[in-house]
Amino acid sequence: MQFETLPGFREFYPEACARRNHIFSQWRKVARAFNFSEYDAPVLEPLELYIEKSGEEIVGQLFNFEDRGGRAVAMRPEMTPSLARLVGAKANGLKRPIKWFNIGEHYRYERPQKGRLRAFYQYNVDIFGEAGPGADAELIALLVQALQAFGLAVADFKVRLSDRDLWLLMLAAEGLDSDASAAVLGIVDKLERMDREKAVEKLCPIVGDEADAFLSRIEAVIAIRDFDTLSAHMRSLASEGDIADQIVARLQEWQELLKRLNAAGAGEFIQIDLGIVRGLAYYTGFVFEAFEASGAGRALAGGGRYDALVKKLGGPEMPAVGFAMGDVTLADLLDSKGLTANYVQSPDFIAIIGGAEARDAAMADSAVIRSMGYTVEYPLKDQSFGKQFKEANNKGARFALIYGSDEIEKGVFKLRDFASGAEKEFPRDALAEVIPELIASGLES
RNA sequence: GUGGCUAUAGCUCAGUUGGUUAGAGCAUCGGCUUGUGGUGCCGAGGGUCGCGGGUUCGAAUCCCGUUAGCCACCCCA
Repeated sequence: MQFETLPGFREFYPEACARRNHIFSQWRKVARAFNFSEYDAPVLEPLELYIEKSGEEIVGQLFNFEDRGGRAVAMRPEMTPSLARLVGAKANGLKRPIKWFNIGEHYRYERPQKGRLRAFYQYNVDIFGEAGPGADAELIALLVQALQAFGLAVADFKVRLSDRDLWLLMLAAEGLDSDASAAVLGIVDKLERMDREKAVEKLCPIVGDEADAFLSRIEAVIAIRDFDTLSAHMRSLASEGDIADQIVARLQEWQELLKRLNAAGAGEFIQIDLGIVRGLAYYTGFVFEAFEASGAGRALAGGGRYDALVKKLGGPEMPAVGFAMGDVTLADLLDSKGLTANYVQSPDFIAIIGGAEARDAAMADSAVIRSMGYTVEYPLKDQSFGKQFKEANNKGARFALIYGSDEIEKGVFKLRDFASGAEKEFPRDALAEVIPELIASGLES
């Protein structure tokens, strides 16, 4: 019986695994650089947790089943609900702002395609307990740095920045109530992939005959790429009254956000783009998505404010902002940019063994070197010198430790530096002193 | 869930109008006397031609179905 991997699931042979771990280590390094703490949560959760957050429709996209205790459970499709529960449960005892991150596998029952599998890793980074734009700025700066850590630069990616608050104010100024506004945002989210005629058709029941002109105004807003234009546009919508005041206040938060992003060195990656609103309705303020610079492909990462979610899932009132980045799209991008390093792992030393007595010496010395934290390997069966050297080269070893009958007799080992070709004998007694020097500076020819 | 393309060795691919025992390169393993390097030379293993059915004297090749992969749509937390 031959078994195959389930559709959308991956196996990680050593090279792929090394590459995956490289991605993880960069993610972890950047999160730690911003002093975020790593947490983890169960892979299997009550189905209800996801229904509560996303609605009944979500079930069709989950790996869910009934466990032996009759509980309806699901493999986690995302981290946010679990995280909201963790934070909610301890909210009163946690020092704020709460800055946490996680790297974990997630599962979605969807048709696999480019940049999307059924099991994938996500980097989740969140800040809780800080309502001001400082938290948004910190998070976006972290996102930018996380992508830069892989060698991606301004020419490679951008972060499209938008704001649901500003949209709601704009739509309120148009005279729409909150339901109508939500419906319009749902359409804005799909505008990029929708025919103009179809969009007008969809807007008709909401804004009436005026739909075409209304859409034109929306398109004008989406085309805005700089803050001054955005600011002027927003101010022109309402000159006085409640909405005007809110617009002014919100624009100040925008200024603060942009100022901080510039100060953090992330400014050049930011592209104002109100076309981003992010589908599901729980986002409440600034929202953003990272894309390949040309805008092609799926989003590399996405996030934003979700000030109401912790409470919705049973916790206290808790402002929150976070983003998630997937490993699949990221790895695809790194491949296409030629930034996928060769992650083959090579040993520092390979022992070349000339006989039974030599093997004992080589193994004893290897034990010492290994305890110092360096990598040593030797052939597990006796082989000719020629073959052993060839092998050492294939494996990319930096040094050969040569143990032949001559060396054993003299109580030495011969060291060969493959880069320089230089060879030198060292007394075996001096092994522990010699090794760190060799690692540091090699052997001169 | 819908549609398009694809499927031959571990990988990349040949394989004639349907015709004998399905090939190559790379990779793997072994050898080229147990003292020196990614080359070189010799050799070996490895295939139910995705799977199932059909047409035919005969199918990797033609037809139908199915599964998987890729791509697009739907969706994208």
